[in-house]
Amino acid sequence: MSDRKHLHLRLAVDLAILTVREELLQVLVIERAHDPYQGKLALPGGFLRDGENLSEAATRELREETDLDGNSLHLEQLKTYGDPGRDPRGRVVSVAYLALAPDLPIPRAGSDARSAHWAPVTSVAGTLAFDHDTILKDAVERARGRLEYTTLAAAFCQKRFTIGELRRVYEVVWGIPLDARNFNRKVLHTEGFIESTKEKRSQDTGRPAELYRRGTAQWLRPPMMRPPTADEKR
Amino acid sequence: MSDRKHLHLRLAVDLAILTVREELLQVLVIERAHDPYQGKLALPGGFLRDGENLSEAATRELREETDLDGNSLHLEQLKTYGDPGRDPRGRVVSVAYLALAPDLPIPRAGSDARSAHWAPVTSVAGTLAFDHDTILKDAVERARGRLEYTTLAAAFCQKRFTIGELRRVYEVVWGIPLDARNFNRKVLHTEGFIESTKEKRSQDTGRPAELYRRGTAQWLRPPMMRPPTADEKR
DNA sequence: ACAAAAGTGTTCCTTCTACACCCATGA
DNA sequence: TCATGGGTGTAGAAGGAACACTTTTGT
Repeated sequence: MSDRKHLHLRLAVDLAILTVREELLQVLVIERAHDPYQGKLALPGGFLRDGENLSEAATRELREETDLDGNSLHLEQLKTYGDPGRDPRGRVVSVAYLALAPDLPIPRAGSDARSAHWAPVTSVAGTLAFDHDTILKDAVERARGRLEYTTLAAAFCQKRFTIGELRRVYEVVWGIPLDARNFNRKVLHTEGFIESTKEKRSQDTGRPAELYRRGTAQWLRPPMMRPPTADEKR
Repeated sequence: MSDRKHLHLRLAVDLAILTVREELLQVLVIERAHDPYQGKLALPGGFLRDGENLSEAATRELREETDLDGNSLHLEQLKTYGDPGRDPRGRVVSVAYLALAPDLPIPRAGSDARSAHWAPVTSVAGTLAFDHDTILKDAVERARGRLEYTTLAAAFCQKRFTIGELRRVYEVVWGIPLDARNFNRKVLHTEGFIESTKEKRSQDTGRPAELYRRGTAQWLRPPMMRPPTADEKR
């Protein structure tokens, strides 16, 4: 029944897994064990299997590359990349997914023995295999936008987190400092963004901070304002 | 070189072409000439061809179904749909594109003799072939969001348009009335949204309105505020 | 003259911005 | 006691929401 006159191809699912780690926006990369691009860094991914839908494939790849189940992080479809020639092995179209993860215990190497590790986005940008530089650029852009309009910044945090940690997420992802007082007010006055637990957490130094958990709100209305990117008037 | 152990499939590109027409949000649908779903309405689309990238395929389909070149409207990738079983002919993954078009001269029938026509979104929702109801729902949601944060409302208008026409785009896509005075102020004070031509346009009745063209700005900052969708507090 | 759509101003309120000090803890 | 990060209030500015009347044309 399959119509032979149309192009047949393979479908890959690639993951841009972002986290905030050591005050930097980092991405999970693997070192490619085989050609093409042997030894180069790339985003984790793999081919779609029979009977699997796209988000199942993304979740499976995620599990294979990290110790995480898809429940403990945010996973959304990013964009699909299908230029002919993007994969030297033949016609491969890739559906990219964006994951926002808390600062994980170091991911184990993937089951296929490729070594997976975190790398700062700025240090791998421009060096990835295939068209993964483009995917990563789009992923970072999407993540930046998500912080403006949604409550997804909390997806970068552990189950319990302080407002300072949440603010650091914004500062690291946007690459700009924010006013702590204004940020606190905004976050606390946005119904459903974060919920107070009664706990506090002490650190090496400084006053212990109150711990919060994610609220139920999905959207930030009005959005979290991001200062103009230096191409703004007035 | 093609690795046979991985799933091979066909890739479709489907188009959700939206316009504002007769005070309604309408979508271009075709009546399917062949099985599966013969006689049912569906979004226009087709299979990816050899050597073609995704946006080329989308532009080609657009040209085949309407008289438009891709230049005179906005075309963006929407989302990719790949559930197994979404197409009874076999494994087909579809990359959906969203187009925002001005009120076009009635589109010609597609070259493959399927009749293409505009239909109000509300009247076809829930009746389309394949998973096109889902695609259309996502397309409308994306379009609604685009109006909030970008200047793309003008993509629904002709080259020259009045502020009233632009406001009607918002009202029709969002399904709510807007205050004309506040809308005028917002639009005129947002640098680069619209540019004044010195022309005016008379209609059957009423005072002639000044004509504008699209400006160069891509983003609306701050965004155009959309009243809460009735699941808001306070 | 009248019907129809365009255009215009002000007040109030909310939210953003900028800014400086005290608090609670560990070393 | 000091170093460190947490937490708080206020005044000014900008933008959003609500609201009614005058202007310009065709008939």
